[in-house]
Amino acid sequence: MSDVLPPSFFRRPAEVVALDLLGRWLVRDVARRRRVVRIVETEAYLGAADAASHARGGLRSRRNDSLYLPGGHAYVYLVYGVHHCFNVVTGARGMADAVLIRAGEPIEGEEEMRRDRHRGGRPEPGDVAGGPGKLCQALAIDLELDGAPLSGPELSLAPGEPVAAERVCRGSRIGVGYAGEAAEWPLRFAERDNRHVSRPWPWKRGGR
DNA sequence: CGGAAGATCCACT
DNA sequence: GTGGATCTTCCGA
Repeated sequence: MSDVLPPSFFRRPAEVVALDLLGRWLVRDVARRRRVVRIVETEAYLGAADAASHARGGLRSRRNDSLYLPGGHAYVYLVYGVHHCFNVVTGARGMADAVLIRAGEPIEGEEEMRRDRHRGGRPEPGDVAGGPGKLCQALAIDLELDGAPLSGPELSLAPGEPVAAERVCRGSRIGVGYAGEAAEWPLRFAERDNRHVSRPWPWKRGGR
């Protein structure tokens, strides 16, 4: 019994991994202190065929090079020159499929996570890791972890408890309006009614 | 070589 | 609801 997800977990289609990552634990070690969040929101990106992906049309550069690693590695990049985003690479080497981790809920080390998020006022209860940039701040994830294996001492994924299918919401991805038809692909997954999810669920209208 | 846009977050109106 | 921060990359001239 291992407490780290095996490579085989990641070498599946991004869409499958994105769903299966909900409820799993993202474990980060900073200065020998453990920080853990439970993943509650993800998005799949489908490599060359996906106009929203950094690998669209087979694009490759220094920045996105680690996207082409085999499943089970980290792809970290800087957005808007300001914030980091953390992705789990999936599939086989060279496919450039990945899952963006958009939000998590604190499980362990919440105090340290809040401290690292301090810039700009005190976070609300649901605001420790409720967004891709926030999550990276909370877990002290930056470009140094770009390309790192997800089974290492610094960063790893633990089995946690997968979220049952009926508790998962699915919809289109956030912030990819430039991607044409791909912008509407239903590749965003989140745990229903979880307060840490980064944005109110569109389908929630009418429901409650 | 210059301009534009981006998988975001926060302060301000 | 709107705009600024700030850096990498892409594309057209």
